[in-house]
Formats: sequence, structure tokens, C-alpha cells
Amino acid sequence: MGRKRIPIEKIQRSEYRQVTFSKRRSGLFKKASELCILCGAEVAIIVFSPAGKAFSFGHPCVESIVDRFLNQHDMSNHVVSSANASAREQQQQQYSEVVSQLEAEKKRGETIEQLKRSELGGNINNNPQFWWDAPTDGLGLHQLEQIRLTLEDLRMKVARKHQEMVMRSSSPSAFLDDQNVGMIESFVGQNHISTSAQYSGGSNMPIAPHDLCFN
Amino acid sequence: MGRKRIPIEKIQRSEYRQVTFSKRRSGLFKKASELCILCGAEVAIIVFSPAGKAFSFGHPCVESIVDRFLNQHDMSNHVVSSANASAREQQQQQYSEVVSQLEAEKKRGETIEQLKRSELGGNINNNPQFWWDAPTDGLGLHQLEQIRLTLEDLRMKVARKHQEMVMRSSSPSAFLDDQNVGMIESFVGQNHISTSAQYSGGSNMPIAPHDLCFN
DNA sequence: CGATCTATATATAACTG
DNA sequence: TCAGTTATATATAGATC
Repeated sequence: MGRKRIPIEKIQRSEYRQVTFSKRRSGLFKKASELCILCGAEVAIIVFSPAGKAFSFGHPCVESIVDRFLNQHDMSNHVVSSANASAREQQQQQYSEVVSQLEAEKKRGETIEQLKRSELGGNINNNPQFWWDAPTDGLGLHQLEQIRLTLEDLRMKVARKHQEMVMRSSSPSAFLDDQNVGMIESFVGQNHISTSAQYSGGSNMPIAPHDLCFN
Repeated sequence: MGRKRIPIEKIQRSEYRQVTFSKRRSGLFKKASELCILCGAEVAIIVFSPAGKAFSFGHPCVESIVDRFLNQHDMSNHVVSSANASAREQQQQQYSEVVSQLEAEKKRGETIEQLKRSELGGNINNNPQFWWDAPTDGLGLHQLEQIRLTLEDLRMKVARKHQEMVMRSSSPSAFLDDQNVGMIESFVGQNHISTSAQYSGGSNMPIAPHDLCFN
């Protein structure tokens, strides 16, 4: 917000960094106070400058809010590990939030054309995951039929390509071209990104195209 | 900041207040995260909604900052543990990584939008939404073989489920159980965001009833 | 530095589907 | 209710003093 956009990454020049720190810290506190007043919320903020100096904002006061928070997240004040666990939980929440943002941001760049291409795929906003990983136990006949049709289309597509492949393989130099290699790589890269979101949850891991398997 | 200026005083209508609370809370957290990244600061924020629900933001994590703060102000409340330190650190690393990705993605999105504005709005990034939409021209035989195997497995899986479906439909009461109802809803792709992220990829594909097979 | 001054980038109030 | 859009109010980057 200013004359020019600055990238959100560490400001290298310490003089600018210090100025920005002061300005933004006061901006943050102002926002916090507005949130308190407008919504009747209670907010505590603690900031440590890179130099280690502490600043804080609290409404009604930092300590009461911190106490309340710690009591909620650490029912027994003596079990430290649970405090750590809850800290992790918090982190996880943040992480998930950011992941969602990331996904949303990625979607934003995609064309509506692509949206429409996936007939029903309205689910653009959700985590990319492969539909065949979803349990099929509860599906109705209609849905199964749909899946079937899709698979058949897909099969034909692949078969056709397979055919082309076999033909072409007699002239080896045409086997892979640069463009497609790049495409494949970037696709695998996509999985890599969404993957980091999913692994943390543990159970469902998207599969890279060449690792496909069902068990 | 909006269509109209609102006075900084408690919002009376609870519906508006709730909306404002959500928006401003996320805005506050975003500002905080920018402050951390730009300036290398450490920030913890704790927010209690009027209803008493707790939200928090922390970089690197709420607990460590709160501890550090309390130590400076009240030596008796010293709580230290490194029990889960490494786990937290790991998470933090993930988090930071994703944050960077998010920022990068935002930049990318903006670039894309600019491109769109100036030129052909076509398929800017070549990444197909689903892997089967990716051009297969460049794939090697081995990869095609893998895909084929995958599809075959998938076909069998679907066929098996289809069978189950047909059998089960004769005893209607067993056709759906509570768990599956929810699953189907999200699978069909109503804009319901499923709680368990597991079905989020559900897209509905077109269908046809013959046998899928590969030869 | 720190306060002040713009031009811009962001956040968000109100609106919309 | 809930996400997305738009018009506007704020925050703030860079400049100047």
C-alpha cells in the first residue's frame, strides 16, 4: 500500500525494514483496536522486533486474554506437552488456512474455460484430489454410470495415443519433444504442491500420473 | 474502507457484526503475517469473539511468544518445554514454505491477469485440470502402459462397486446409511464443502453403460 | 530519525447470486 | 448463509523536510 508495491519477503535494507516495522506495527494495533470496538472482541497482540524488543496491545489487557487463552488450550497448567500439542494444533490451523488461500489463489489464475470443460467439476474450490480416490460405496447407479462413461472416453483416448506411440516409436527422435516434457514436469510439480497440504492430514495422498495404483 | 465509512463504535446489528468480525479478523492476521515476513518480527495474536470463541495467530507460534512475553513481565509463570519442539519447527517450516508459495502464486495470478487483459484470454498456463486432459503425445510407452494399468484397475473397481450397488438396491433400506448420504451429497458436487476434505474432489463425470476393457 | 505529504495498493462495507 | 464483486475508505511506500 503505497507508491509502489513491495513483495512480501524480508526487507533487506535494515533502515527501510525498521521504518516499515514501525508503521505497520502501529497499523496493526490500530486495526486490532477497531476490531475490538466494532465487534466487542477481545484482542491481545504481542510483537517482538527483530532486535528483540517487545511491543504489545491488549483490550481489555494482554494478561487477561493470554490467561484465558492458555487455560482453554492447556486445561492442566502442569502438563506442558499438551500446551505444545495445542500450539501445534494452532499452527496446523494456520497452515491449513494458508493452504486454502494458496489453493484459492491458484484457482484464480485458471480460466473459466477449464472450469466448464470439467462437466460437473464445480468443485474447483476444494482441494485438488483425485476423484477416483473417493469411496464409491455410497454412490448411486447414476453416478457409477457416469464414471463408467468417462472411463471409456478416457480409455479410447489412451488407446489412440498408445497406437500413435507404437507407430512413432519407429522414429525414435520424435518420441518426446521438449514441450511435452515440460508439461509433464509441471504437472508433476502441481501434485507436489497440493501434496504438501494433504500429507499433513495423513490419509489421502494424491498420486502422480506415473505412480498410479490402487490397493 | 468500503462503500461507506462506518463509525468506529460497536456495530449494533449482530449479523453485520459477525461478518465484519470475520473479515477484519482475517485481515488482521494477514497484516500480522506480512509484518513477520517483511521485518522478521515475531507476532502472536489472540482474539476472542464476543461469543467467546478463540482465534489465534502466531509466528513462529503463539506459545513461544507468549512465554517469552510473560517471562519478561512475570517470572513466576515461566513455562518451558522442548518436548515437541522439533515437530513444531517442522510444521513451521512447512507453513513458511506454503506462505511463500502463496505469495508467489499471487504474483503469478496478477501476471496472468495482466496477460489476459492485454491478449488472448486462452489457456494461459498449460496445466490441465485433470491429468487425463494433458496431451499424451509425448508420453513414452512405459508411461502409457502405466496409465493403461491404472485405468484397468479403476475399471474393475468401478465394476465391482456397480455390482454391489445392483445387489444392494434390492434391499432398499440398506441402500444408504447416514454416513453415505453425506458423502453422496458432496460427491454430487452441491456446493456443500465437506467437513472431511476427503470427498472434496468429487466431480461427476459423464457416463455410459458398456463394458470397459483394454485390449 | 520522525513527522508530514502524496500516490497507490489494500482492505473492506455494501451488494449480489 | 456464504463466496464473490464493486466502490470506496484506509494503510502505507517513497519522498521531502
